[in-house]
Amino acid sequence: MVDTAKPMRADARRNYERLMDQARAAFAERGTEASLEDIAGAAGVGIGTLYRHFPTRQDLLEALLREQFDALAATGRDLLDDVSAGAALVTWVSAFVAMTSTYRGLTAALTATLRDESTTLHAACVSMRAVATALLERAQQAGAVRADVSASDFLILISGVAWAYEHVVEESPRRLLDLVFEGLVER
Amino acid sequence: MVDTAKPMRADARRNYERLMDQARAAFAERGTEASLEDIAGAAGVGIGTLYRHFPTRQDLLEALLREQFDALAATGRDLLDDVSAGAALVTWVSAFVAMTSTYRGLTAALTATLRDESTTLHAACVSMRAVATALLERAQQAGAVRADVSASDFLILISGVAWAYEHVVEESPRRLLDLVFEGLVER
DNA sequence: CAGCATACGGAGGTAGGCTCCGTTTCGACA
DNA sequence: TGTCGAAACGGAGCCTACCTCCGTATGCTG
Repeated sequence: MVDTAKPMRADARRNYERLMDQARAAFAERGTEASLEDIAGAAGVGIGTLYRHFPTRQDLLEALLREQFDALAATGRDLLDDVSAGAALVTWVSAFVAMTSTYRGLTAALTATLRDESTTLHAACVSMRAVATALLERAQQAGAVRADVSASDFLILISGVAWAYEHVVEESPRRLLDLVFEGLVER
Repeated sequence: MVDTAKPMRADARRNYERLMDQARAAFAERGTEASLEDIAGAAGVGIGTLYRHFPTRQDLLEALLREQFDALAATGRDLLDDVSAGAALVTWVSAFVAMTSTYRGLTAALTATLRDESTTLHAACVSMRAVATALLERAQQAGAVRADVSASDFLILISGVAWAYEHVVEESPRRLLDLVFEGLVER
């Protein structure tokens, strides 16, 4: 993470931004497993420079997605005030699924970090889990979601949906999310 | 695939079986990305021998899982005669999720082959898709599943659930599947 | 402008994937 | 039972990507 307390040297700042730009493009095109050596090369820096700025692939992903993570958490907090607790939950899940489809492989990368507290992505995941849990409980209290659904099961389900959505042709996740919330059985 | 029309040489047969045994163990322990060189080494053969028997990782996976794929397709065909079309679908989906959790990473590997007709796993996936579609349509005709659910959406959803289930602690997928079929919203 | 701390970068080592071709083995036939 | 040819073997070699380390370069402060 950029230490805002101490300004970066100009060359370090320039290389950092170049790496971010090229990483964004590479992950968009080839997914989260894009070659770090290719990214460094495209940015015109050495692999050692990439590793100094981003010690792991996940650090790079977290740096790219911090704004989106923060936005998602803020969206979630705002939605806690929504009068319709059920609609609020659906809105947040839609935003979550949209976010995880930013790059192919992102859902798996996020899921992998849930068990590893040392990663920078872990903190982001924990934060999102907290927001999701609060929204779920609120929807349950409002009677919009079944009371017997645990936060764990809920997060597993939407992770699965998010993963599946990465693999479909570009289209709205609306139908998929409708299936998730309304279920498959005829009412 | 083993050419049953022409019997294998004894040494080829022996090495084939050894590779299958070691691959099964390696994939069970480390998932579908286990090192092929490790598998060949554990089998006591050269890497070239592994590649001659199984030109790709997916060929090896398909060889290991053919029996389970065939069993799943047979189960699906049998279930087409089940009086309860809804229960039949649930039973088949349970079996599918159990099968895809044979090895970590299997759901992603299967999903990846859907777009590549040249792979041996593709044929297996197409076959399963056909069975699943038949079971779904039957359940829809019986009024057990919503008529507006396409086979595509259905398969995407259960793939997502299968992927998510790979990442949870060993337990029955029953609660997760209940959520999928009954939905999250309170009835 | 000098000096020191910071940043750089790529060689080198590792691991795993994959091919190719010299060597070995199996099995059919005489 | 021995020979011979086709089938099978196997590992060196090349490639890619990861990652570290240390000699070199640069920025910025005094």
